[in-house]
Amino acid sequence: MANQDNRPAEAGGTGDQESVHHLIETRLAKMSELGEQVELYPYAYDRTHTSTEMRAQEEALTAAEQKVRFPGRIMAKRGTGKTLFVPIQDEWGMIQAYFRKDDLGEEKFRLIQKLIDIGDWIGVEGTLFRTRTDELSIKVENFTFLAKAIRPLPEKFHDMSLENRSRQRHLDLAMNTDSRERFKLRSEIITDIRSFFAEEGFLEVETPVLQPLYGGATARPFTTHHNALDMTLYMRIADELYLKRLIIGGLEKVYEIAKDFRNEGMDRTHNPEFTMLECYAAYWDYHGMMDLTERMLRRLALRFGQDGKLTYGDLEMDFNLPFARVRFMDALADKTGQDLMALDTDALTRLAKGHGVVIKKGMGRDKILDELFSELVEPELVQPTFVMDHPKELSPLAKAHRETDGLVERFELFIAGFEVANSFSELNDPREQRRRFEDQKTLMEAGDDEAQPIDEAFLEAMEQGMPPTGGMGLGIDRLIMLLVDTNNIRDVLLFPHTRPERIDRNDHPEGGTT
RNA sequence: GGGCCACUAGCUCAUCAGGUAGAGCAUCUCCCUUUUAAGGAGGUUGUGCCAGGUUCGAGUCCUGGGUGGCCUACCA
Repeated sequence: MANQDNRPAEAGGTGDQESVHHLIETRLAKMSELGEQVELYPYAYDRTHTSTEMRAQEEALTAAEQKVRFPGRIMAKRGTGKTLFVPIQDEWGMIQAYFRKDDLGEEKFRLIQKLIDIGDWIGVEGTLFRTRTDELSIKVENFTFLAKAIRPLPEKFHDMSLENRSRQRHLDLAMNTDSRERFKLRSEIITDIRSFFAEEGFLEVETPVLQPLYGGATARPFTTHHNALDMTLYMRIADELYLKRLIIGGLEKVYEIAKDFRNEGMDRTHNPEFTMLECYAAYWDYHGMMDLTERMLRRLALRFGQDGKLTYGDLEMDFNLPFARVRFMDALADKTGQDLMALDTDALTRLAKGHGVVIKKGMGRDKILDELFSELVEPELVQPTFVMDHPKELSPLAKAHRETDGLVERFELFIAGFEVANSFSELNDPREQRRRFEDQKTLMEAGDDEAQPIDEAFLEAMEQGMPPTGGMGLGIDRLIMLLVDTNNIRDVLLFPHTRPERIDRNDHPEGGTT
C-alpha cells in the first residue's frame, strides 16, 4: 500500500494484514464465491424508473403490472426464512425489494440471502405492489448484481459524528438523506444564480487561480512555485483585479463563481478554500450593484425560502420588503450618540475602549471605526441591510465618495448578523489607485501582512482607461449557510478541509522536539 | 491564538472505588414465506489515539504529543 511505504516495519508486525478486518475478510470470501456465478463489476444497467418516478406513477404501473428495473444500494436486509425484504436506495429515496424463494428458486435466493451484503449495489426487476403494512415494494423476478462493497456501512440508526461525516463524505451522503438534499440544494442555488446573471446579461468568465501577485482583498495568500519558470506564484485571494482587466478590455458585464484561497484560521465559518461570486458592470456605480444584489437575493429567497422569508436559527428574515440602507457613520452615530467624524483619534480610541473594543498598536482611525462597527452594529443587522459609505483606508480599491471627504462609495450587505456581500463604485483613476497602493505598501512595511502589494501590471491596465464600474463580491458558502439554515460551513462544503488523521512521525528525523 | 471537554469493537456509545473491557447495530451459525430500528437462540470481533511516568497492577491517575468538539478572539 502506497501510503505505508515510508513506515518502518515495527516489531509486532504491522503489515497489509493489520488493515484487513475480519468483516472485510468475510466479504472478500463471499466475493470470490459470488464471482463464480455473476459478473461482480458489470458495465451498465438499464433503469426504467427512479424511486421518485415509481412513487409518482404507482397507480398506472401497478394496474398495468408493468415491469420496472430499479438500481441502487442495499441499505438493509430483513429475512423471514424463505422471503427477504431489501430496502434499495437511489439518489432520491428508498424502495423496498421483496425476494421470495418460490419465485427465484433455490440458487438465486441463496445469492441474495447469503452472498449479497448491505452496501452492495444491485438492480432489481419486477412488478410493484403494496405489502400488508402498505409499503410500496418491488416483487423481484430477477436481479442483477452491480458492484460489491467490501467495507461495511456505518450503523443505521445513530447519526455519524460530525468529524466522520466531513472526513468520509461518501458515507455521510449514503447514510443521510438530509445531507444529500442539502448538497443538491446548494447545487440548485448556484445554478439559479448562474441563470440570474445570464438573464441580467452578464458573461461568465474564468480567471487565473495561480497569480504572480495576489490582490483584490486583504488576506494572507497560499504560496506555491512554478518549476519551469522557477518563480513564486500565489493562489488567488480574490478575482477582482483580473475581472477589472476584462472591463478595461471592453467586456461590459462579467462575473465569476470560483474558489478563492486564504491562508488563515479555520472555524465554523471559515475554510481555507471557499467559493466567491464576483461581478462587475461597466457604467454602473454602487447603487446599481445594490439594486442587482437586492434583486438576486429576493429571487433566491422566493425560490428557496418560504414565500420570500428565510429562517436562520431563531431569526426570521423577510426579503419581500425593500432592504434597509444605512450609512456606516450614521449607524455608529445612532449607537454612540455622537458624530465620530468629529472626534480625534485619542477621543475615538477612548470611546472604543469604553465599548469593549480591543485597540491594538498601529490601528488607524478607520480601523478603529471598523472594529467599533463590528462590535456595536453588525450583530443587530438581522434583516437584509445595506451598510453604505465606509471610511476610506480600509477600501483601497473603492472610489472616493462623491459628496463626503474621507469616505468611499462602498456597501456591505448584512443578513442575520453577518456580512454576505461587499461592493464598490470601483476606483478607475490610475493616479489615485497608485496612491492607494502606496498607502498599502506603507502598511505592509509597518508589518501588516494582510496589506495588498502594488500590482504594476494591474495599474498599467488601468492606465489604458477603465470606464466607471460597479463591482460586487459575495461569499457563496455563507449565502448557502443562510439558505439551508446551518451555522457550520462544513455542512455546505462537500469536502471541508481537515487535518490528516495520522501524522507521519518519520517526516522529521529528529522528531518531537519543538 | 486562549479556555473547557472528548478520543474504548466496523459504526453509535457504556464501563469512572485503578485489578487485563461491555451493549445495540453490523458480522457469523441456526429457526421463521408480507418484514420495515423485523423477531427468536447461539457465536466472533478490541496494541482502550500515541509516547513516557506513578503503581504489585493503568482504558481509568500524572506529563508530553496527536486529532476532534464546544466556547472565545481574528480574517469571508
